[in-house]
Amino acid sequence: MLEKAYDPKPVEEARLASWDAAKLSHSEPREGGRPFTIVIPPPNVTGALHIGHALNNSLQDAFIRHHRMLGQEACWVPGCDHGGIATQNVMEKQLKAEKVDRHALGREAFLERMQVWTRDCKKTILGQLHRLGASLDWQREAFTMDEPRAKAVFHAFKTLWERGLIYRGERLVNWCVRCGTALSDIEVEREERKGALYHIHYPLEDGGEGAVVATTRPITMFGDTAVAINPKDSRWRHLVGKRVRIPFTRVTIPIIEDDYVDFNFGTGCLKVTPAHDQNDYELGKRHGLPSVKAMTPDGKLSEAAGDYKGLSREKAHDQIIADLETQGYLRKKEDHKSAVQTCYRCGSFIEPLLSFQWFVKQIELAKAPLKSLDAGEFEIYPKNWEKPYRDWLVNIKDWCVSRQIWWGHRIPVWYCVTCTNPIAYLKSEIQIRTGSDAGMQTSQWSAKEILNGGYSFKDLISLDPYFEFEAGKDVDAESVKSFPGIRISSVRPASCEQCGNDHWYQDKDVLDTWFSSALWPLAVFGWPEKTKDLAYYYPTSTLVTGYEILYLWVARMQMMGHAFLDKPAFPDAVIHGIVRDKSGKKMSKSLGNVVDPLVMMEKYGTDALRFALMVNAHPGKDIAFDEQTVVAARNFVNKLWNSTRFVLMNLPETAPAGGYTLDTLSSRRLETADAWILSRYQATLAKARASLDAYDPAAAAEALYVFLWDEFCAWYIELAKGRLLGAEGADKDVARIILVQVLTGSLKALHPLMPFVTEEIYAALKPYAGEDAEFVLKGGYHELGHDWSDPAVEGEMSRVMGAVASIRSLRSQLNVPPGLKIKAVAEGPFAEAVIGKHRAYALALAQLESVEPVNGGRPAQSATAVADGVTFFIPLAGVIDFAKERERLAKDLAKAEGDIGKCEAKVKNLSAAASAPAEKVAEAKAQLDAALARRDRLKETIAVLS
RNA sequence: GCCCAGUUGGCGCAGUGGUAGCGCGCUCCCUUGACAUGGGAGAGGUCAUAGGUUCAAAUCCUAUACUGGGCACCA
Repeated sequence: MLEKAYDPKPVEEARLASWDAAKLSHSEPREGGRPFTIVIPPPNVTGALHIGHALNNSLQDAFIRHHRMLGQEACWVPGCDHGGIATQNVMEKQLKAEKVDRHALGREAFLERMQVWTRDCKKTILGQLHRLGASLDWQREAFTMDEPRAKAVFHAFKTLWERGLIYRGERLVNWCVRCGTALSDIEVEREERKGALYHIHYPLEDGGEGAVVATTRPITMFGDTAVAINPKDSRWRHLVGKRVRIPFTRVTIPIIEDDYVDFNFGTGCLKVTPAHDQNDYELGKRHGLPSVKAMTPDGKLSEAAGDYKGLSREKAHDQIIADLETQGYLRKKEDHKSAVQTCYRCGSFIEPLLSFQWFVKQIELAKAPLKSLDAGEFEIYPKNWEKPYRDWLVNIKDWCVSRQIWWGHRIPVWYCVTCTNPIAYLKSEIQIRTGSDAGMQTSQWSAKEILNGGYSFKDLISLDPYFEFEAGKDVDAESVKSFPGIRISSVRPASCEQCGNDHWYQDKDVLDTWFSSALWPLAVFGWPEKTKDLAYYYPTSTLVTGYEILYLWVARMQMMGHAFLDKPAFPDAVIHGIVRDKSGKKMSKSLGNVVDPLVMMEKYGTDALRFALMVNAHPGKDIAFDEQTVVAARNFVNKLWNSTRFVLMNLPETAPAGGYTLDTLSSRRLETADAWILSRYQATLAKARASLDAYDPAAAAEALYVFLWDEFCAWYIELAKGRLLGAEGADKDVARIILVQVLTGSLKALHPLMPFVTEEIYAALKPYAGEDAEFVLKGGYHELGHDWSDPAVEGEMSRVMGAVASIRSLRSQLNVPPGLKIKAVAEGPFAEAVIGKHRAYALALAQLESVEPVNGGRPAQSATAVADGVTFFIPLAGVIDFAKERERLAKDLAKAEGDIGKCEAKVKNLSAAASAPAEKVAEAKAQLDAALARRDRLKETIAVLS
């Protein structure tokens, strides 16, 4: 016999063990039919899983199990992502705590530590997924930086390079000063900040009144190479052609004209800093302005800033403002709000920084995904994400894929140091501003001079990582033909064909972590090898992820999928929301509102957590997570458990041969409740199935919850009790068959959402259900094989239920003790239906001693319950307070009047409309008649009482 | 600035043209032999606002307000 309360822990352990032993979640290519395939969004190896992962993976598991139940070969590939910057940051924090300097440790040792960390972290994450019940194909575990995936990354890089889609060039990129690396445009977050707009005077070179520029960032002034005005702006026309001096320096810069300048903003004078602002960069290019870096990659002011050199951004800002003020350069300061950019990994302010980076050309790659979207070969659920997705692809910019960190796939580019003439790679002239306020000067050094000055190419590389290979033009497959000495190779190339030496130097940068993630759906199946798995499982079926990585990941997978296999990586993407705290705030460690899924699983069981998430996982919507929901789900699990206990208690110790099956039922005599629950059951299964097909687990969860709790437990079980307590016989067996089959079938439908308890219960029920599947997943959903849908019986039953509810309500309001059986009499058009055919139901559920038809008028001193088509009188001589009873009935009457009003309006509307369907009119009239009848009953009753 | 979602009882959410629902919370009653992680009965909402379409609007359309998000930004 089952325990009184469900205890999840031992059940979960045992079930996991048996699933593992049976390799239940393993998939192999098989003949016939397309498989259902999902690749997991690989969690970063940055630590443990959070509640968002629990949601993401519960969803995927639900879909995977659903398709297994449907008999499809289903494959869900597990794995982790090395997580680039995010993971390196975790390690850097650890090192900081140990007071170890990363650079002192060195790249090799650092990477070794990362490997150890990764191994442990993967174990933790996969262990947690396992505990969640995720039916991942454990034999297919992949990692974005393991051997096969490295091959895929190299192959992808090489192929794109050969197609001319990869290049290296000097561009203004988003630079995270803290992480010390470039970021792609979509790795940058924006937030509105209150700040100030400073009006700064740039005097003419002769000291006269010059231009007043408006800027939010005075610290970039040392990188200014012009001041621009709008050609139509008469206020500043007189300055055109003249030169102004940057405050604190002797550097003079020209006044130029450009339509881009908005004369309504600030002073109408724009300081132009090509090295630190995207628009200025464009403007600088148009006017052939030089780019001067006012800041170094570590976020300090550069040589160009004279005495401010070496100050941090914040300190320099304060200092410069103070100095501008005391020296009279600051003309005005006004409040101004502007958007600042922050790093999505560490939150530091992003600097636009001019540097050499690797890029993937995107316009070509975006064409195929756009086409497949338009053709409906790729759909996003919910659909409203398709527009942003399309817009992003249409307006796509080249993807900066180089990162100046250590953790990642090293860029597979090698430079022959000796053979290649470094001069060819260097800009013919390198401009460096040196000196101080006293004597700022610009030096032009030719590359030849640098090398002649004793620096070797190799030295230059090691001197300054941002100084290397300053080629005069972009490097790509085409241009490199004139730069012999560059090789695309995953390993150190053999000696150079040209010079015979093997002085190779590998590019120091690593690839954006999303580069390897983009290849995930291909790489997990062995691409670029033409494997059997790839042929069978690719393209995958569905991708399930959050909207925050729609561009970062989903779009890129589609681009890569098309680029290499000419197909979308998946035809469906399910975009879910994020899990917030119960008041709707984003969870964050600093707010202290994070929910640990393991704690929830520990407290309430895994099924409860999963169900709580699923029942709220409305497509695309964020979830406000409240622990109370998990409690409710736990209670539901317990309800299932106990309903099973009840059913088992009422079954013989050993199941009859073949079990209690529905086969013979259609020819047997069914009670109303039997036919009703079968009809409801069929509808519920259909709803659950359709909902999961449509990626709407919340609808499936809701349907099953309501059916099992409110209809099956609260009504059907109660109504079946009479027969179950009675003598053995056909009637009893009918009840048993229905109890067993409906419960078993509902549990199967529920299995994708709560795998553990359903598996456990299934094991106990299956001999009675006449089944022998080893696991729920092996047996598939309950196929009814007969149409049990019966709207008439559902109507009949709802009338009985309404009648019962009216008596219960009356009892409660008259404070009749719940256990006290009372007598009732009834009248009305449906009295016979309720107290004749369904007398037993009324007696059992309304705790009546007897219910008889009215003989010779209403009983005196009785309370009245008016339901649709039947009125009950409950004689309560001496007990009733007539005043109270009248009050109670008056309330019912008011409600009835209200209903009549609404019904009358509806009937009137419908009758007036030529277009109204006849059945609707009839339905409305019936509703009105019922309401009218109820009102009349109530009025009569009140009259009698008065 | 543009675009997209959302605005329904105390809280969290369903509900896409025909008399407003669920979970939690709240009130009252009940330890009746599946389950107090339970049962029964209640209170509580003119569905953000203003127009419009329709016989009929929470539901469709248009504006407005607020909230959240995406994109793009004038320094």
